[in-house]
Amino acid sequence: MPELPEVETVRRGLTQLVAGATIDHVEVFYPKMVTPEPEVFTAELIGRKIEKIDRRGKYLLFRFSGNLTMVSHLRMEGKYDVQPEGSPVTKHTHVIFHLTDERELRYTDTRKFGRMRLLKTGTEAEALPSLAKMGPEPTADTLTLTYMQKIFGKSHKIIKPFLLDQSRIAGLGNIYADEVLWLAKINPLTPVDTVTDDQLETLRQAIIAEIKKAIAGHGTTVHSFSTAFGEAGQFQNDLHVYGREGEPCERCGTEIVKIKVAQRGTHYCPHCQPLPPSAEGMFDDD
DNA sequence: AGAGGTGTTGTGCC
DNA sequence: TGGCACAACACCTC
Repeated sequence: MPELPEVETVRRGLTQLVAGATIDHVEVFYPKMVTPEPEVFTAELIGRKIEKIDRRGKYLLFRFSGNLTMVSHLRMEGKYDVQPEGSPVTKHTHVIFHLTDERELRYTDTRKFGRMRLLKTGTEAEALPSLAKMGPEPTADTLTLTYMQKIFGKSHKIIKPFLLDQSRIAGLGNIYADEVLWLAKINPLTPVDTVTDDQLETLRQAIIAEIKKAIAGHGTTVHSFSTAFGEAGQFQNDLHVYGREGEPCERCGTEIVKIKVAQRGTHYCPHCQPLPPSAEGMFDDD
């Protein structure tokens, strides 16, 4: 579930808690979670200092001394937290980084989807295909209108899955994709090459503002997200359509509907977000 | 109480 | 190649 704002919230929390700390040793309880294999993974980390923690899209990049980076993706339900050494663990704790100061950095993930990968900083890590191909971060400086026009101009894809494609824009997931489409009054089934320049600039500003606001609110807690301090985010209180099917649209009062678009639950207002005339009749949604 | 929904990335297929 | 379906997995709801 963690999208960019949640991952950034985790990054900031972990920076406060463990930047500067040194690894004493590491335990891996679920071998598939780490690359290379646990014997090598754990041996590599002994004695390394966590120099800083970066983020790219939804990936966390732990920078260790000796030019080593751990690329970590939380996928659906991955969590990091920091506890005193020896405090009780749950059955979903899969990796424990024992620090030299009698604390433990723990990775917990009920669905075991998350992955962490140890790579050389600056060469291997940045060359990881998912990182190398990632689109610009959704900030005003990096997500320019010119770039948006370029990627939207020639694709016949529909906009919802387009926004979820990390190689086009980094960091949007299912929740924020629905939210920004509602903010920009664009139907999720709209072919991207039919989006007008005005709509595109509205959408761009919605993406930038929404991500910024969600980071300020420490992310959205649906299901199970929590910050590195174990606290819930606040942004779920600011959602306009996600999880609100059957409720009135805040702008016009029409019932929010939920449909499936490219296998994903998709929430929108049929009145505020009409299909453009050019796309009518192309879809038989049910 | 078993089936289906949940979301993200990587894969495998055509 | 690019676009799409699905696997990876566990938990919750109906």
